[in-house]
Amino acid sequence: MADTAEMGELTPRQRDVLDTALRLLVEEGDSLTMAAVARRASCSKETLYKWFGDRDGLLTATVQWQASKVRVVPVDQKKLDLVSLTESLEGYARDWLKVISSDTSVALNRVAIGHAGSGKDNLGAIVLDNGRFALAKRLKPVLDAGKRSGHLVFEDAETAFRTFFGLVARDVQIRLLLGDWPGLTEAAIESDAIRATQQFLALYGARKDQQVQ
Amino acid sequence: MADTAEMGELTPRQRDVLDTALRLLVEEGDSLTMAAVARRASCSKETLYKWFGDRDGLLTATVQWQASKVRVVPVDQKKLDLVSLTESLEGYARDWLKVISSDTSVALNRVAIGHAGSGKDNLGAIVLDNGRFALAKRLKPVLDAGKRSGHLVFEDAETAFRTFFGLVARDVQIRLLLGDWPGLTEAAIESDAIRATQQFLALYGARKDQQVQ
DNA sequence: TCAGAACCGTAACGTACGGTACTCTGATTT
DNA sequence: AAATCAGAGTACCGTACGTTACGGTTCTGA
Repeated sequence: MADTAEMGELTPRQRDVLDTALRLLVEEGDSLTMAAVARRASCSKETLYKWFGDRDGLLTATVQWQASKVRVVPVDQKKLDLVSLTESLEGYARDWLKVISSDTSVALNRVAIGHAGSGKDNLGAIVLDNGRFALAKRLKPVLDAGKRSGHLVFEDAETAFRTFFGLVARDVQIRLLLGDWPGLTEAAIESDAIRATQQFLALYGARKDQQVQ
Repeated sequence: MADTAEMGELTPRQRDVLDTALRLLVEEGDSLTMAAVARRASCSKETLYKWFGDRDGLLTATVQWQASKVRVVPVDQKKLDLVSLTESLEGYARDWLKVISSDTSVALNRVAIGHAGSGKDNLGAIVLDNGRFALAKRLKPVLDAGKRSGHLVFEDAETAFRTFFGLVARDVQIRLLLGDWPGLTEAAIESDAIRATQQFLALYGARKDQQVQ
């Protein structure tokens, strides 16, 4: 459809346009118009259509563009003691809370959810892949390492991950999506990350007598 | 605005119309048109506008109508031993999973989330009040009773509730909203409810030596 | 029986927006 | 210098849909 739909190659100018589209998406949600994007990005509508095919194409490109920015380097550690495992889990919890409480994430999830009903595009899949599933992918190695080193005890890493996910996110995301709350403070995120990690370790951590060293 | 906006009095005919609007909302999401509702409900558009003011009024009335149907009687129990507490928690978990995985809930949440961006109406607040907050209201007495009887240990009932919420829902709702999954099977709901309850008791249950009896 | 209200069906209006075509300008290439 | 091209700006088209208006029909109550 669009030039840039299949190949992820974007010119700097196109990236600029997508950035303003993203900003507009955060401000106005799914009700943004092609004209508004063109005006704000100082480009013509025709260019938008040439580059992105149609409205859905622009939306998809915008979501993918944001997704490509979020990608984080997974830091896998050499020595895994209980302290570093705890810190690692807290780090992931912190990051995740920061992501889901950001304006951008809320706006993108709203748009993707709105589109999920009428299966025209797959924004939902894109958001999911770069959110919840990306997190699982990054976290699983840590969980596995924790299991190998004897600090964690579980059968299925997927189940363990989903428990961690639930303990971290709780009702935060759905409340934000539904318009509750102004947002999470730094302090709240910090204490939530610690609490979630402690609870996770209470559920999946090796008991004292099983623990390595 | 609309006759029925402030007073919750609905004629049977109006209830019928809202039921078909609800069905249509599940099928088509937010893209339903007034004409489609009128056609399907065998009523005139003029009647829709007279009854509900405008499109938002109809949507709001529909969401409230569904909400009024969901209201469940809170079963507070006389004697609270660990078994009945466990059963009660499992029951709430089961109910909640059943609700959030239902077509109706998914559709309503999608619409409400879509509207949450442009603060025109307060669908989000309505959905939240009759979903997450209603659950909390029903569950808190159980938690408090558990605390009084010494089977549960926690400082803040709200925090305990949110943990329970997270353990039950995990990533289910967001995945469903984003179009992942066909849905939860009965069996999955059952085992999830049991798992969540066990995990919650592991975190907040009194340890053996503190336990009453 | 009859007046009036309620309501159905449908036509019509206004608008907003997706999408297209065309012109003009400035830069790059040949 | 001429030719080509990308893209800004703008005008325009078609359509979908919210909203309104109106004529005809059924219901209700005196």
